[in-house]
Amino acid sequence: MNKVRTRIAPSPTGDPHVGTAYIALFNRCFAHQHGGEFVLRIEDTDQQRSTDKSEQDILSSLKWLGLSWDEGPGCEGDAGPYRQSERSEIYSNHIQQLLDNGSAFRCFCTSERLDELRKQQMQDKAQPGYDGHCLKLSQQQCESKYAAAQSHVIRMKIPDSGECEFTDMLRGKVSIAWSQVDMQVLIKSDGMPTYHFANVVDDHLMEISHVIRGEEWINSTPKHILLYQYFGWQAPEFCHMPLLRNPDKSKLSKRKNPTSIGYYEAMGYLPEALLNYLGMMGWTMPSGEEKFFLSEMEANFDISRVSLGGPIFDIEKLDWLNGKYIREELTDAEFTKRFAAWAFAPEKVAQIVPLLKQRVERFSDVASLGSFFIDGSLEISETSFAHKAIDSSQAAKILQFTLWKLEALEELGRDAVEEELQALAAKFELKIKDFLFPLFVALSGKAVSTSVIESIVILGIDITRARIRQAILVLGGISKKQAKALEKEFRNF
RNA sequence: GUCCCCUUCGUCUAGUGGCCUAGGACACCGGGUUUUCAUCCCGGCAACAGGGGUUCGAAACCCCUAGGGGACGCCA
Repeated sequence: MNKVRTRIAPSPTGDPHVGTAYIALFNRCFAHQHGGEFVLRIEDTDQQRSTDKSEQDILSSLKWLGLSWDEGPGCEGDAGPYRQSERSEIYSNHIQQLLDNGSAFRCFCTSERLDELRKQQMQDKAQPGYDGHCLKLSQQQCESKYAAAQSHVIRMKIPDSGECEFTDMLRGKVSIAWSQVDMQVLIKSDGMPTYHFANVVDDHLMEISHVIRGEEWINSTPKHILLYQYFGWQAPEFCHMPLLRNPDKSKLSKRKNPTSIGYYEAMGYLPEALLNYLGMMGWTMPSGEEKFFLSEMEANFDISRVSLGGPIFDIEKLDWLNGKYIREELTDAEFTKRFAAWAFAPEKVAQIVPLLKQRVERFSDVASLGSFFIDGSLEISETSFAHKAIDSSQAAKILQFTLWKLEALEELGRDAVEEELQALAAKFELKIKDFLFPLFVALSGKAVSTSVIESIVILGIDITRARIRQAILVLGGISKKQAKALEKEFRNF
């Protein structure tokens, strides 16, 4: 029996997501329970969206949670490099094999043609997918286009009949007809591999024995299995975990819930409590005990105890559990130390002090002026937003537009934030002073406070988002219909 | 629209054919402890989606229906 090796393969294209931590947790537990290894690989093949900052944030969030990896960036093993952008040569060698043995082909279709095709298929209520146009190209045609350096992708061939049957560790046999599977692009026109290709090649080369991933991958598993066959490799075991959900049961998303691990850190949750909470999403200790540490989960782990209904991420229960950890696990001395490290992190204090210093007359003024920097949620009501020039719906709109602008920013820098806010105020045809008013209330709970721009930067996007959301809710919320209209207006702003 | 997956209290779940008048936890409601509040303790509320089978026996196995979710990108 080969060694058990599992992996988590995050894509550094955004905030570190609790779903990533969730899947990482189960992979780590499974590997360690079997005396195996847990690998971390960065899937940064999307050159447009991948950023170094996101990668750093993801790595540090996983570390914060205690989800360290046995092999990966910063912990090199024999199977590196662990960043897909550094493995280009490997992919080009491997795609050549598929081209040579006829299981992949070059496709010169333009994206315009493909869009048109998809539109037509949708209209005909057919399964959308590539129609095999370039498969009909003669070898000569293909070569001349290639020689002319015409932009193209490489796709995999798919059997035209029958079905793919595979065994999921939790669900048993799953079968999907090949007619449902698209001729997946393997290499993009920029030369980078797609997820599907890089993932299979890397999992094989890194000797991953069990692929434990989210349920959203079930439908593409046939493509992956077929790729293993094309290469003549043995496929790993597959296990699809249920997806974490919003309270409305849709897939957990930041539009509806705080999903960033950074948010939970900024809100003062204990990493061990958050991790414990994730461990009880779809899983229970054989003993039924609800409070357990990572080491206990690993020692008692049994993948067959995973239940398949998608669990709703319920902050109330997390709050209870976190409180339990604080009460039962922290001595007064530890509490002091950890609270101080959280609230008075030197880099944070260094940013806050200059703002407070110029406004206080006594140290005793500091707490009331600066408390919003460490508060969780603020006590505000609709009357907090009463203003001579701005009514509730206008305030909600200002808040929503500001949030969208801030979210689009790659980095929340002081100057960038100021620029965005100034521009928005001008578009609203409001004096900056009036425009900023709802933001002051939403972020600090008061109409008068330290610079809102600096405050946004210090609070960070996660807390800023949560407060703006809460404020909009307090102001009566935005209905789905309104949101649609606002989004349209925002785009044309 | 097509395909795939899923379905036990409001929520997280236990349950692998008899131990189930379905257990625990969160939330909620009551009571006790506490100078208040919280903690803590005690109690209460509350679910097998529906319909057919299989079986001596079904929450568990099979089928159908319904509901929910996901996938259908040169994103992962």
